[in-house]
Amino acid sequence: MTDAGGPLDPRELRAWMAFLAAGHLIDHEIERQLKREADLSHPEFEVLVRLRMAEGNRLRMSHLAREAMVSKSRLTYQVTQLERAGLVKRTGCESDRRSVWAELTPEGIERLDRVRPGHRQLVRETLIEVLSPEEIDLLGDALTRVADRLRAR
Amino acid sequence: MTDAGGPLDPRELRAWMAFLAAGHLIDHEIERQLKREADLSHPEFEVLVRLRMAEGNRLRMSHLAREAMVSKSRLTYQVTQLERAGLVKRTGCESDRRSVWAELTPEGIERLDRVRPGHRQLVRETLIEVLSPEEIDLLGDALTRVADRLRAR
DNA sequence: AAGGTTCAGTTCAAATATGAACTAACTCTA
DNA sequence: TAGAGTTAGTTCATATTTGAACTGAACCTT
Repeated sequence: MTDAGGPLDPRELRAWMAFLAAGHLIDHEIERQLKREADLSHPEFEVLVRLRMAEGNRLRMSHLAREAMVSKSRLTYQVTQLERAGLVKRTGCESDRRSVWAELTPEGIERLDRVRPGHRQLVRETLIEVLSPEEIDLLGDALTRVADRLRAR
Repeated sequence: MTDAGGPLDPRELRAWMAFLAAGHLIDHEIERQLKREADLSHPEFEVLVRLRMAEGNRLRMSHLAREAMVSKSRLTYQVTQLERAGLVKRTGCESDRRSVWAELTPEGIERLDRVRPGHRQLVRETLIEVLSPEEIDLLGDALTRVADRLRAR
């Protein structure tokens, strides 16, 4: 049994540091690309993507917050900004009057579709093309497990 | 040749989404643990760790910023906060009077040593223990390559 | 149907982050 | 050694994030 609070062994440490570093660095590149090509922040982009994936290009705020992994108040802010920019609109929900739909506008769809090729290209360059197909599969398996565990906590 | 701006194939997408999600979720847990046990934010903790790894528990601001992957102005802010909390102190550098040393105080060392076991434990629980040793090695290799590429850009 | 609880979303003030502009110090070259 | 260019770090104004408190609506339970 390893010492639970003791140092990680070198290989564990290497994996952990690489995970942290790769996360920061990729995020930084993405932030730049989105800003440059569509004047969007990464969180804003995530919101648009989740909405695009949803039925009718809309989701309730609370669902959207879970999907995009942001806090309620942060989402309120983001959606307000996106609404101001004309990319999203809010609609009251008739069946549950506490809820609010956030829905992509046509301009929102257009903006997203415009920036996505560049985004995908960047994800390819920074992550996908640096890995072998086997590594991609294994990384997908491993990190899906990690994420699922955390969501179930 | 795959369409550079087209959708990722399902396995690539899975890897990418898992990478994003795992990053967010782990970061969130870490943020909570550090806050709870030592009243530190993750960026603050990173700063302390980098200093602890350095010769004499000190680094120049610009070096520290690179190590911790934060902007200059962000680091200025973080170090000011840490200084206010008595965990770090600034010292002018005689050999280059533009430079500033950020150095861990004894209390900084103490605070870091106090929170690190819990931090390591959390890294183990959320990442290490969820992976097989082979996965850890492969993840380390793969993401080190990813990070190195980005640093070399 | 009253009372208690939970849930969806917003608001507010305080903390933190961003990026451009700035100061001061170093380096190099002619 | 003057002047141009570079580097280290800070400052400032603005933008974003955080978390706790709040409002209103739905859901129990009796």
